[in-house]
Amino acid sequence: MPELPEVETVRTGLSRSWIGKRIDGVELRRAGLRFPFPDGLEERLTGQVITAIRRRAKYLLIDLDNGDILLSHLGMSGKWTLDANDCEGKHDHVVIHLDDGSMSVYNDPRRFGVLDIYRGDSHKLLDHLGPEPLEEWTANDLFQKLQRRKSPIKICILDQKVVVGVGNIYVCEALNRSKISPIRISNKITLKECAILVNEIKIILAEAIQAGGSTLRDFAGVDGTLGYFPHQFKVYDKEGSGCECGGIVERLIQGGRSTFWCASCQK
DNA sequence: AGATATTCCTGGAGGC
DNA sequence: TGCCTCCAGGAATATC
Repeated sequence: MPELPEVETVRTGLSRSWIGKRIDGVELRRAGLRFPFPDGLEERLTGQVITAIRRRAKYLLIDLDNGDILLSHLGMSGKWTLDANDCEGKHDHVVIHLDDGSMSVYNDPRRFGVLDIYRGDSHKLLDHLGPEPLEEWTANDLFQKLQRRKSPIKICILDQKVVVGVGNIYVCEALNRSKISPIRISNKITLKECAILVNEIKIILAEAIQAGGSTLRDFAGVDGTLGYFPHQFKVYDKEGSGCECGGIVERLIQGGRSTFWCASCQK
């Protein structure tokens, strides 16, 4: 379940391995993932040199020297394996051969991932996205957006139009650190509370990226796989265990997905 | 426009 | 041991 920090860690790992390399060949093992692969994807990639790798929300944007951009989203279970020894795994869907003789393999059991190629500054999946939490995002921006919203704050933070990259795990953790209840109605959240929440989200994402960066070498060294890495969480998946405040972590369902929180300290 | 339900998919866990 | 059911989750999509 990669969230923004994991995707950022993958970006770093892919950058080290891919930038400056030429794609010598591409194998597509099926017609698509979440969406069909675009026509001629192999031909459009073959022969191109990778010049940069950027991230927007949870999308990886891989710049090619002819101006095309390869877009990769890991969905729920996508992983890139660099310097792969084998590409015959059950869910090995895409193989990229680089000019140093190495293979990079995309494996994705649940196939919620996306692989697309485009050119220019507009893509259907990117155009409606909200602010990057670690860049231009401010308490004021969040507060303004929440004024029109009557759904619970937890649901709004997961909405990619409000802010991108914050998934189910980090929204639970950030709300706990902020002492804000996940069931609070969004337009009742004060500007001061927005400031606390924005700050905690920035901190927790930055911490996770740092943790990812520090474990990347070991992580990528074991099997060359770039996906996500283990964390210590305070509330996520901790139903029934103790919160730091002395309360008990509870679980509830919001919008069809689990929320973990402490009713004693989150108000 | 915003809120809500549905959809995609497989592996893993729990029940019997 | 094996089968069944349920659940996890990002985000597009449809519907109200």
